[in-house]
Amino acid sequence: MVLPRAARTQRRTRIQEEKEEQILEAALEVFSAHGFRGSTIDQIAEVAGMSKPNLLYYFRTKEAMHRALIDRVLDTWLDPLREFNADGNPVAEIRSYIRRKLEMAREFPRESRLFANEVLQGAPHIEDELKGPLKALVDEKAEVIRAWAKAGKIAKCDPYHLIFAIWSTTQHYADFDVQVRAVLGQENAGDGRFEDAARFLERLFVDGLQVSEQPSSEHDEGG
Amino acid sequence: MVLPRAARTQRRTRIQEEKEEQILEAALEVFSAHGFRGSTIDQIAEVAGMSKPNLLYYFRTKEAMHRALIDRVLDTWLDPLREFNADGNPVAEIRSYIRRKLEMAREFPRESRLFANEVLQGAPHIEDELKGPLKALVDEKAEVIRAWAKAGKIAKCDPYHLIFAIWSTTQHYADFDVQVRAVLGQENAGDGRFEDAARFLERLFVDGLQVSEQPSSEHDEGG
DNA sequence: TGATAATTTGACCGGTTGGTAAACATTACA
DNA sequence: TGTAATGTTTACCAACCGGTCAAATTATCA
Repeated sequence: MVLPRAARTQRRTRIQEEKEEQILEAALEVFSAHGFRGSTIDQIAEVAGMSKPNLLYYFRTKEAMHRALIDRVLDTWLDPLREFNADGNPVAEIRSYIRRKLEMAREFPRESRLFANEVLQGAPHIEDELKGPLKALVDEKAEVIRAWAKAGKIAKCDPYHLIFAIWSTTQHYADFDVQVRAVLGQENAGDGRFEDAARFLERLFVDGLQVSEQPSSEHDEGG
Repeated sequence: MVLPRAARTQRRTRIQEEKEEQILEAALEVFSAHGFRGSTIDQIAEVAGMSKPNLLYYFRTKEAMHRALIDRVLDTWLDPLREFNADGNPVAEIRSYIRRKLEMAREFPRESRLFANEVLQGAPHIEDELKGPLKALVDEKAEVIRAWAKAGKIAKCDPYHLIFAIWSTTQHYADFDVQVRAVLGQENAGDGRFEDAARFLERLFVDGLQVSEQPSSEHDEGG
């Protein structure tokens, strides 16, 4: 008897785990490159090395595949922000957050593009995740940053927009990779641009956030 | 006799201009929301308020529509960078570049998303534009920034990554709008987030770029 | 006004897409 | 080893998609 995947509540077969793994890997490859609507089940099936009905045996619809992929990847994707430590040195924490985010952009560009595609097109499938777990985590970390600023450990700034700025600048190197390469003209080169970016961004954010020691900057704010 | 659009080399009818205008407006709406592959001619036709064959009378293929739209929008999109003035005050120029880019993100989010969708998916239709006019313009302005740094007018920094950082932080508010709204929890609010972003970004970039007057920052670079 | 060119539309076509049905093959396990 | 559950495939379908065609409608201008 054919027992479709949704009915399985007990432990999963070895084959199930392997195949679902294969499928999600292929789905990541395809969805991240073409977006949800631009991807076809056949493409994913080909990348996964199996037939289309076989895919649909494990995930009953295209949407189910996408949903499973999002759920699986979201946690990993938010890890760098979770590591943000309220008890650490503020500048060091921000610096290493930037470094981790940049590292993820280099090592997991597909994951970055998966979310970028989704959000860019109005987040039709992950609205709940954005308003729920994501917002909650950002709220928590924004409070940490605000406390640091209040204690005079870093310059006063809007913590949400600081997080947005770190997200956008780092993910840019994954999401807009072809543009970066086209402009830098180093399409065949290695990962040098990531090191340059790390140097630039760490300096940009840190110099921008450290409490200024020159008194002139105090009354300079209105400009 | 049916004279398809490509054969018209002479002046265009009033109707032609109006309809092509309508179509490109609708195409911008649809392409920016779903990407090229995710958009259908029928969708565009419906938004434009005309029948599908009528659209195809003015643009013979879906690709032709997309191409025309890109060509039309790219110039406008690069205007802020073109205004970047080598003879102006460096910090003021960067500051107003940020302001202009942020203004465009607010007023023309669809144009931003059109390019974002395209680049995100590997820029299959605008590769030439990236490597040609875009790279040329960025090279030119990067040279200006490099000269400013060399003359000691701003801090030394990689001009390309500076431009990337300004692009990414400002366009983030157009491309990732739903995420920004979800995190800020002000989905029904006005444009306040753009003003907050402007304040934050101007401060971030300017404080990060101004030549430091305190000698301590000189030997601090290795950290 | 009338003829000619420009514009618009409904019907249609071949290929693709998400998904199904059922036969067939393989695994797990008593 | 036998058999029931699990896994895989071939053939197929209805809806959709990009694009064509020919007929009908409207604008242009001598």
